[in-house]
Amino acid sequence: MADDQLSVIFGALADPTRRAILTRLADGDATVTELTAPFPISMPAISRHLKVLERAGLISRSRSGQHLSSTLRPAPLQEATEWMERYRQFWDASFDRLDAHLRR
Amino acid sequence: MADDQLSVIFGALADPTRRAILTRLADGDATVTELTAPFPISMPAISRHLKVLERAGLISRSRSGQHLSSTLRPAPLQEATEWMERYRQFWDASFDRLDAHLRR
DNA sequence: GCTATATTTAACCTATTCATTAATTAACAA
DNA sequence: TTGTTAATTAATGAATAGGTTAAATATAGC
Repeated sequence: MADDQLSVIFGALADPTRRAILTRLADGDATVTELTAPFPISMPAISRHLKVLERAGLISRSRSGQHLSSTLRPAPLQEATEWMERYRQFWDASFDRLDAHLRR
Repeated sequence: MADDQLSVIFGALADPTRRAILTRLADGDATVTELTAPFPISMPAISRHLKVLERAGLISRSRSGQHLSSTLRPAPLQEATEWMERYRQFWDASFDRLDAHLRR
């Protein structure tokens, strides 16, 4: 994957396990152990997913004692949405027709 | 990459060349040759990128004579945006504080 | 049919992704 | 210090991504 910010964000979102982790974190912070529990994959695998999410800026992490807690940081989602919003004008079919008309 | 719809869409968007292709297509349909021109990569490489975008439903293609034209199909962007919108409530810091308060 | 243009497919290469298990580090508690 | 729990890092492996060049296919025009 390319290493520009948008590519890193979209790349992080391109995995269903990582999206599920974000969904879980929307409900509140969680430790690595807690995040591993719902999935049929190992803790090291989750640990790597968390690192990908952290690199994308989608989570932050803080240690308290033995526990390493992850917190949702949704700002990059806004950035990604803003990129896509540029195409919102095309979402509406009637706009498409108007646009086609204007091009003529 | 996983093969569920959202993963395919986000995966398609995770490459800067593919995003640039979409941006170009927002300006109007284009052939493979036209889409290849701006990039320092080969036509077969672009052809593969187009296939990825097509699989994600982000473009459709139609042949007219020798030319194979690509058309922007932004509906999947809407789907992707809708997934992210669920987190919009967290985008606003003041909401975050309210939310934190409510959790107490 | 021949030739030129447009595009895809084949064959290949390298790097990255996503998983595993085993070993290591960190923090706590007795 | 010993043992337990939490998490990461190391080593490994299979599959996928993204690029290349060369060959094949499709359409158009003569």
